[in-house]
Amino acid sequence: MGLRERKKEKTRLAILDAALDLFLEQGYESTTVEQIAGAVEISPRTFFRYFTSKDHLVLWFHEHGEQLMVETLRSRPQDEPPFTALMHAVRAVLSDMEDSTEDEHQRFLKLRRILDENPQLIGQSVARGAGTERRLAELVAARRGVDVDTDQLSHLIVAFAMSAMRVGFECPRRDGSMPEITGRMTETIELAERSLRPGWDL
Amino acid sequence: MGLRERKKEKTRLAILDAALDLFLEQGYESTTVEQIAGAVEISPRTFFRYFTSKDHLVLWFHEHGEQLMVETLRSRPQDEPPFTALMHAVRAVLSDMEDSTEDEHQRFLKLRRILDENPQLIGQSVARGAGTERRLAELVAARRGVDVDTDQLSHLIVAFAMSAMRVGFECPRRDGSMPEITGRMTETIELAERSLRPGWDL
DNA sequence: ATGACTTATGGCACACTATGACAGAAAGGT
DNA sequence: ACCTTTCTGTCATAGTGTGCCATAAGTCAT
Repeated sequence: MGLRERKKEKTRLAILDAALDLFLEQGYESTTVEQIAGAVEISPRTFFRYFTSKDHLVLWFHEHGEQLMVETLRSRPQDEPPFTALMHAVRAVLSDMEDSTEDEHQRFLKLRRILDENPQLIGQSVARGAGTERRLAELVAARRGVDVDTDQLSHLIVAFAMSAMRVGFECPRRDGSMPEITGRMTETIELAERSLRPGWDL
Repeated sequence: MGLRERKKEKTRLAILDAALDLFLEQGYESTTVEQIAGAVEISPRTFFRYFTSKDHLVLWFHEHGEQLMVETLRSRPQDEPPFTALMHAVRAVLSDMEDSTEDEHQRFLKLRRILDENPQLIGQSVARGAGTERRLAELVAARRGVDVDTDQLSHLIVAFAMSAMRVGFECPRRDGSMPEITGRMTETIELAERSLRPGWDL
């Protein structure tokens, strides 16, 4: 990796960390892009070259997770029931979180506190992820051999899976360390699986 | 109702209709508040007194529906299982739609086409409705006699119910008349009810 | 009707997010 | 050193959204 790319990544993380801290200090809404840019000594214009919007700062995580879910779903055996496959995809996101560095964990914990204080941001992630959900529904419909445009169950399967993931993510109990949180998210996933009638997603 | 209030309601609907038509003609993003205000001959400043934001134009419907859900959930017998009560609340929203005027139906159909072309707006409604979902979760937790801050199932029940409603709302098959659509939404609700294990929400 | 009171409106200034265009700085390869 | 590619800052601009104040319109007395 060249100096250029290393510097870029460093700047990206500097922006992210400065922003997360400012959001925690003075709130998401009352923090301006100008302040964030000032804190890392770049111009506001440059900020928008690293993050397409202010939202993007807190949504990069969901974006990454959703992408990972699509990839995992694609790689699961085609004869696996769709909801089961989706739950594996959710678990893949969890594993990815557990395997990341300590710095990433800290960012994640900060992020959770910010999302906790700004619930509308969680919805924003749904807004951003509309395309991803559509793609997941297409993959599920393909597995079930139905047309994604007319089959409601395919959409419902994806919607339930994403609900489980979101509830797990918000998971009550805002404080706590990383293993506590992932453990709790696993519980939520299992709870969702237990709640559904066996074979409902065939 | 005085002249003042009647005039206000008339202006409100004029703005709404002009906006929906402009959105359909030239897209949501490329329509500006200035254009909408111009079409109904009011100042942009006045527009923001009728609708708090541009989003609000397409989200007023969800807002109304969610408020109705909260009210309905409150009025259902306390010993009814929470998910059943929530499904009654969803049906209440459907009935409310069916009972509204022909003009309202037309607005709803236009709105659906706009949301269909701008999926991110559906997510926006989730963002806006974050507070409502929280309130619903509190009501469900109260029914179940648990603490909303620590009980995951209460959140999952609400999330599943809202998922069912959203899937029904987007319901594949974008064309179609009002009774076709509400019929299809009813199907979705029943599908969701069948998918869950009896007694899962106790 | 006239006047007093309340509320709606328009115009103005302003803050913030976001994007396009262009020039100059930094990094890479030769 | 040279040239190319990429990144950065500055400037200009569009669009959303809000506070403030003067004015216009609706409301309600007498």
